[in-house]
Amino acid sequence: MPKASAPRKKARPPGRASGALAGGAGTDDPHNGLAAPEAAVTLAQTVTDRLRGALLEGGFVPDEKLNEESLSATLQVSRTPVRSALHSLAAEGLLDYVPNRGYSVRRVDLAGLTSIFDVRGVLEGLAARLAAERGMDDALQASYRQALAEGDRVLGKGRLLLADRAIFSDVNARIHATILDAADNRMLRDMIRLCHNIPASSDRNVLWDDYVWLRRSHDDHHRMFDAILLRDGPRAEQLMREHIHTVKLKRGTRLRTGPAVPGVDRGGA
Amino acid sequence: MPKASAPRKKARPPGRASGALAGGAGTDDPHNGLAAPEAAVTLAQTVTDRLRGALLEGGFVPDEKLNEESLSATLQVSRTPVRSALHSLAAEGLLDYVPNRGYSVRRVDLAGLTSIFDVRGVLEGLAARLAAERGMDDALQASYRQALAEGDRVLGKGRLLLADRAIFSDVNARIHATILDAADNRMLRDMIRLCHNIPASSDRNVLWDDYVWLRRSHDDHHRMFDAILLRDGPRAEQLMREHIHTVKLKRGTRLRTGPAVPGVDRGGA
DNA sequence: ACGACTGTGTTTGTATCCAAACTACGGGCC
DNA sequence: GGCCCGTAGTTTGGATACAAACACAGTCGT
Repeated sequence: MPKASAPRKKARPPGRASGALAGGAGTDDPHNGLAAPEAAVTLAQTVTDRLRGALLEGGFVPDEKLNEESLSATLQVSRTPVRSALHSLAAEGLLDYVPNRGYSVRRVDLAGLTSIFDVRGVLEGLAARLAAERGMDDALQASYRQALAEGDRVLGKGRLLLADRAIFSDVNARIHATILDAADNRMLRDMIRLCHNIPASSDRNVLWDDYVWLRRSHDDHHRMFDAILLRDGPRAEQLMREHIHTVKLKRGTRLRTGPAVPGVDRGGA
Repeated sequence: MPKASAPRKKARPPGRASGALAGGAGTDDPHNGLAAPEAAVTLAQTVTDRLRGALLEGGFVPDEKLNEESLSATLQVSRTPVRSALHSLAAEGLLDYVPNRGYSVRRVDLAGLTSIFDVRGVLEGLAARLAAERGMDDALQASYRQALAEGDRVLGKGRLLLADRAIFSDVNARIHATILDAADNRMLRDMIRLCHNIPASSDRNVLWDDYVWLRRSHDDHHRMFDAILLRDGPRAEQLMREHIHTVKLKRGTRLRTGPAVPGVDRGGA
């Protein structure tokens, strides 16, 4: 039943889509809450965000092939924005693409995950070094200090309460984002963002079960702050590398214990 | 004049397109010549490659806005593959995109270029370290050795002949590609590829004018080989970092002396 | 029985059409 | 004279139509 034509900004039909995509995007704002709340202006962007969310939540099986038509039916849009979204997600590395055969969910095995952490290590290490070399202005310092204090407060209770997970997760993300801001390097920012978009990987799924390790991790944050203020680039870099390295190791040991409470945690290392 | 419909694989009309896009893609094969010669199976890929080539050759002015319709007219295709190509190139970082305003050529100033070299430094450093940790199999060792020998031969003449530039360029590219292969890390490979796709940046435009520096650079290649064979990861990483660092510095000093003979040289650091 | 071929159905790629957003420009108003 | 607003033209975003590539099954041949 071909409808005559279609308006561009149709109000989203109330009938929620089925299956994996139901859980909406929510805020995907990278870090500071300053950005305008206007989400995506384009349907293609909206679809991209929703699909990415679904992929990151594990709503698709690895190696599953994504059918453009069924996706467009599910999302109530035409194939055009779906196609654009698939294209974007393939560029981000979440999907694989074979020319006349379409897109499929990229499988990430343990080796691949380790590879990603290796890359993340050097990239975030560079961010820390650049931050130290460039220095942080007052606003960034204040942001960092506040995050540190909040982390101290939450961890000071002797154990991490379940209700505090979201807070600590945010603290974590804010610290790393602040360092990245201080580094002031666009390509670095883009690449780290790519690393964070790998499903089972990083900056989501904090490892909550090891309180001692969390303390150590937050202590790393303190030391990095010191190093940056003292303009000690190499030390900042080394601290960050080691910081990420331990995440890599711990993640290797517990391959698949199940991500705790998906959709709540955010900001992992 | 709306033509009734259009076939998918139209033979490219002999009338060559105008302006910047005329100079065709040629081989854009990243490294080893082993990949099948079949170029792009899809029109969108073809357009992407041609546009990328044009951008890398400097066929467009920075900040220039790209009009989809005129591009499709120039390339004799519809807007659809052009849009796909622009999308891809924006994802690669060569273009900027603003939602309802289209694509424009990303400007890369000196600061941006320096940023890219910083990223390249840590990424290729990681590649060298991983190569050392994993070791190289016989085939990779042979490839590396051959490239080293060829570089020695070309540089042994006491100066770099103009006719040897292409050879040395290829030697350079092969060495870096071999290390990257040995590192065996997909995300790392993708990211380094992104770095290499920045116009004025890297792996093209070797700095030919300083013979002494070229010798030193090739000597770095030798030492990296040693370090990798000896499984000395940190040394390999440090050598590569310094290796790239000097490129960054030299490129900073000669902001814009004009790239020597565009289209000939390839493989820069 | 096994393999190559062919015909059919499905899925992707490209072209085209229409609607919305942006841009530019000119007239009215303060 | 300058600013605001409405209107026409241009450009982008999305939907649809159609053609080619793929996938599969059934048939025929050796």
